[in-house]
Amino acid sequence: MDKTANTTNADPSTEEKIMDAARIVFTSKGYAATKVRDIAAQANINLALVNYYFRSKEKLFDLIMAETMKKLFDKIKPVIYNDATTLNEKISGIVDNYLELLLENPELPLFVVSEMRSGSDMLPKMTGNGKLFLESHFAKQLQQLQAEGKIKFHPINIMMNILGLVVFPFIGRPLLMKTGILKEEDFKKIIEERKKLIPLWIVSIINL
Amino acid sequence: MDKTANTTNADPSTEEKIMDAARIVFTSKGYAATKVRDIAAQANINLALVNYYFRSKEKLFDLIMAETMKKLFDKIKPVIYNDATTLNEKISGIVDNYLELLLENPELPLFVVSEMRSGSDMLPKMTGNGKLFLESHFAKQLQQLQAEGKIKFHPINIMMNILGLVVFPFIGRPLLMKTGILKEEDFKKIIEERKKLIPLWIVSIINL
DNA sequence: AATGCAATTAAACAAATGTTTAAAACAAAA
DNA sequence: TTTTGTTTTAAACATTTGTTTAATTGCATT
Repeated sequence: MDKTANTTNADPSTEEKIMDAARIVFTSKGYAATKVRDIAAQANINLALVNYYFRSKEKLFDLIMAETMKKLFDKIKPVIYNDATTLNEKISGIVDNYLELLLENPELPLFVVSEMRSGSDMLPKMTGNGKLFLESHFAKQLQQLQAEGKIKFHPINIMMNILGLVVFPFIGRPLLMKTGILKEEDFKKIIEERKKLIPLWIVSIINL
Repeated sequence: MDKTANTTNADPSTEEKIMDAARIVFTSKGYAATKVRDIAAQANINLALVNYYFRSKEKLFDLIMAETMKKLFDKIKPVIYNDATTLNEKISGIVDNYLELLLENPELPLFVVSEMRSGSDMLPKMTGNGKLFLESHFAKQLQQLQAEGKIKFHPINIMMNILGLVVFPFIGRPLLMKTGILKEEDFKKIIEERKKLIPLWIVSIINL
């Protein structure tokens, strides 16, 4: 078992082909709706190779999920842990970073949140990430905001609002699309618009 | 086939038992992860009865989905079509009505949005609902807001923000829960708090 | 009580789906 | 070239899962 070195190569190894395919299929359809044969087809490889390289559908899924969560947390970690920036700067940073990431991977929010539903126990990794957030400089700044009486509500609301405003368009996109409320061409434009607006809105909410 | 009369009865008919069970299982796990046997078990009836009464898993699912969409649209239709209320009154109405509904059915948003993903073609019914929204008095008021230059961005943003702020806590709940960022006991309290706050926030965003 | 129709059941069936096997193809080393 | 170990393949396998069947039960009407 050599797991041939993962240099950025012209043609990817079979293992990589499978990972790439799994990433696409799992994130777009979810675990239950994904068939191992879908992954094999997407990767253009023989069905048996999936189990040969990854043992089981579930093990492969766990890899993709872990990778995804890491991608999401790594993206804001530097922002929320930076104790040299103001709260407003952090908010802009979070919004910018996430909208950028989500424009490239629009399926991520729905994927994570759907799979979280049926108690797919990655609790250990998850609570770790939770602690990571709660101990951040950003979390402290939010608490201080409340301690100083500058906001009259639970600081978790700020976090909910940032996430809601950033993430909802991507979660609701299929719905807004199919109802005809939002047109394909407009989507990217609207998101770019929101990149500047959301930080303004959040600040305005804080200073209400 | 008698479909015995649906009076609000002491013990529900088998058909109702199946519908109730299907509603619970489908909305909590999604179509792909739901097994017909799960529904039978939840309803405490024989497996074959599901097909006896509803022909197929898919037909049963379509009923639940249609019912759910109707529930969601019926809830705001009277609000957004009322041409005797101000925009602010409508915003409060939408927020109040939805948060109330979602407190009773927290799984609805994630359910609808997940199933919308893999192009589960209920396009006809959907585009109907879309038109229903676009022709509403509420939509007109939003457009007017832009026409008068009172907002400098696409009015769809207002709709996205309302939905995002209202719906996201329910979509993100599993995530916020498992990370330990949000505690079970706090959830309802926070939502109640948001019932007053969100309308204020939206107005403040409009008047920015 | 007897008849007929609807409701229910246990079992079987067929298709789908995750996993394994055994042989073939391939590549590197001797 | 032969040998050895790895990768790939087609096929089979076992389980899950949606659906159907055929028999039984229950109930209302005669």
